[in-house]
Amino acid sequence: MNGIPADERVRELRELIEQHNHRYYVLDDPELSDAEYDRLFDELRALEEAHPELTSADSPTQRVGAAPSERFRKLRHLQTMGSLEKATRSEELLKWAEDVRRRLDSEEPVAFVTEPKIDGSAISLVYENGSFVRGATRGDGEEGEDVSRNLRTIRSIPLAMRLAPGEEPPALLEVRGEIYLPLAGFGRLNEQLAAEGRKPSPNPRNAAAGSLRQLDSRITAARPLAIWVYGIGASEGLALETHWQALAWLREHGFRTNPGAERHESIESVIRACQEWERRRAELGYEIDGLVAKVDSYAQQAILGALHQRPRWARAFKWAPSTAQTTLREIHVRVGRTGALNPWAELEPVEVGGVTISTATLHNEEDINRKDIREGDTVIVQRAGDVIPQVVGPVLPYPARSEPFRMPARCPLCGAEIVRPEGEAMHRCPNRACPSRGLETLIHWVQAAMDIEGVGEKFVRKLWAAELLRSMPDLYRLRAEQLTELEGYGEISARNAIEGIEQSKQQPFFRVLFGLNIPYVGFVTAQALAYHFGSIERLAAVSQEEIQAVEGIGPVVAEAVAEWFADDENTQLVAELEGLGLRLELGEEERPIEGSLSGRVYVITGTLVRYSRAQVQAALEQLGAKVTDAVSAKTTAVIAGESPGSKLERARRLGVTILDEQGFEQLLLG
DNA sequence: CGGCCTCGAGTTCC
DNA sequence: CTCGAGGCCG
Repeated sequence: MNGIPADERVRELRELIEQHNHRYYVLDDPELSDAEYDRLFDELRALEEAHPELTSADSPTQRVGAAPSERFRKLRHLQTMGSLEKATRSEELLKWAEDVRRRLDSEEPVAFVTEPKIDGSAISLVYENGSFVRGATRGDGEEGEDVSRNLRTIRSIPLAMRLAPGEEPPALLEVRGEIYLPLAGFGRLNEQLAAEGRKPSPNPRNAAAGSLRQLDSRITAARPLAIWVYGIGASEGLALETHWQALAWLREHGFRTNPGAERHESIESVIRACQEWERRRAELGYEIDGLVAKVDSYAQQAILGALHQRPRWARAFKWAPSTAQTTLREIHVRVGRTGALNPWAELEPVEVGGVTISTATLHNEEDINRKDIREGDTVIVQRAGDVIPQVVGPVLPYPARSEPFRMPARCPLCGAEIVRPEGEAMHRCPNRACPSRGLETLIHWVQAAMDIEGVGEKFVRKLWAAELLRSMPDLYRLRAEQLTELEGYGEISARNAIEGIEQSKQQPFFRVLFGLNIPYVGFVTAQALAYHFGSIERLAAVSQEEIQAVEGIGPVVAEAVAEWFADDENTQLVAELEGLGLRLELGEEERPIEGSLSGRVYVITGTLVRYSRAQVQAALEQLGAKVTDAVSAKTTAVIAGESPGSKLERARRLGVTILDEQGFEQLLLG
């Protein structure tokens, strides 16, 4: 090939490929396209095949794995891999810091470094003169299993250290790190296992550990394992003074260190970090179960020493687990206001992330069976996005199991035959007169749409059961005496409810429209329709084409609206509401406001100190601005208060302006 | 047609 | 909050 000697070209290719691996797997900033990379890789493999004498253990071609070996050798660590003392409360960290201070017995400052505590599999890598020679699992801390062949397949582990021109590598270096499986890779792995009819893996940590201990390293190579390197064990020819320096050194020499590492001047700052990271953990794309805090200075670490293999200079701060196991008692089905059937799990109550969970949604039949969840299973429950509980899947191995879940063929409330429209994930009860729909529509009306004070879901359910309530007009014909006859209703609460209902007649037109439960017409679309047509009379009279002319409304929504008004039952409902005095015309105050912030779009996240969320929204809308939920490239700015959510992170990534409370106030002043 | 961006809908707990 | 799907733009 172009006259270059094979050995030289092989060296060149290996360097190029490892350069790319580093940029792709360590820096996450690739330069080469996949096709270019593949070309280089194929060329190298061809050359090595043609010249077997050039093959070497640190060639990137060795990363694809090799045929099964008998078993793993035991390997003694050069320096013991200790375990960490745990802490779960901030007081324990304060006590630890006091202990550190007392033992050091000096006035010199103590700095700390915190790093995310990765939920994976701990390993030790040995480099001699800059080359990876072997690596082992943690084992009992003294001796682990030699999984070198498998480690070579992990692209973010450098086979050779990156050295500056003329730099001498340390003669010996033991690097400590955590092998883990990113959540995306975990999901793919389980899909693949399920497709092959094999048992899914219960969590990413087990999957990572299992993948690492495959006797056939080709299997390991096919799993998207990655590494975060967090420290140095034994070394020769290396002079570092602090852990923070060590992390920088590792990063410069091609190792993948976690970008979440932080240096702190005080224990209070460490405690703040522990709280902050608990909120950020959901955004990471891999599992962490806490933070590791270390005394930064090696000199101080040496004075502190260890107790029973546990260094006195480090602590593992662990959060309350955000997943837990419990028994799934029964799968129930609820019918929503649109007729959609929603399966939900009745669980043996269990504490997850500080709250007790007893129910969780199961979405739809497909989802349940993809996860292979069945009644009676022990399941893993997780609070996703910090709030809503999810059933992740069954715990293995299975006991004797019940049958896979089937959606009922008939509606549990009205007995109508259940349908599943083509291409949709949801099953539906097609009966428009199904009691569930009437009930759920009423709940939607009093809660979401009209926001009636003193009247909520419980009220509606009770009156429904007493047969005092079947439709929205019924609500406006209720008398206080009817309520006080019911158990649990005093004069005052009855009067409050009646008054709230009466007052809700003044709610603006678009809220009434929203409350009618027209398919695809939610809060925003109801406003658009109200502004555009001005009255229900006009809206009911216009053609589908005219509805479709409204911005943001396409053929699907327009058809649904036109169809709704073509139904006599619905127009009768509208007429009744009108007769009862509800507002079915656009009021002056409903018109969109033109102001200094017209055309601008804001997103609010976290809590401001001096204003509620509603106040912020109202103030912005007064000036003509729009307030939405999701951050996108079109967002003018994000207003971030304390403990902001994932929206802030997204705003940073998209380069959207971020305003704090002061910035928001300035905005109002113009 | 693909890729955003929005909206609708369902949901949990205290 | 998240998922799914409609609407719109390039």
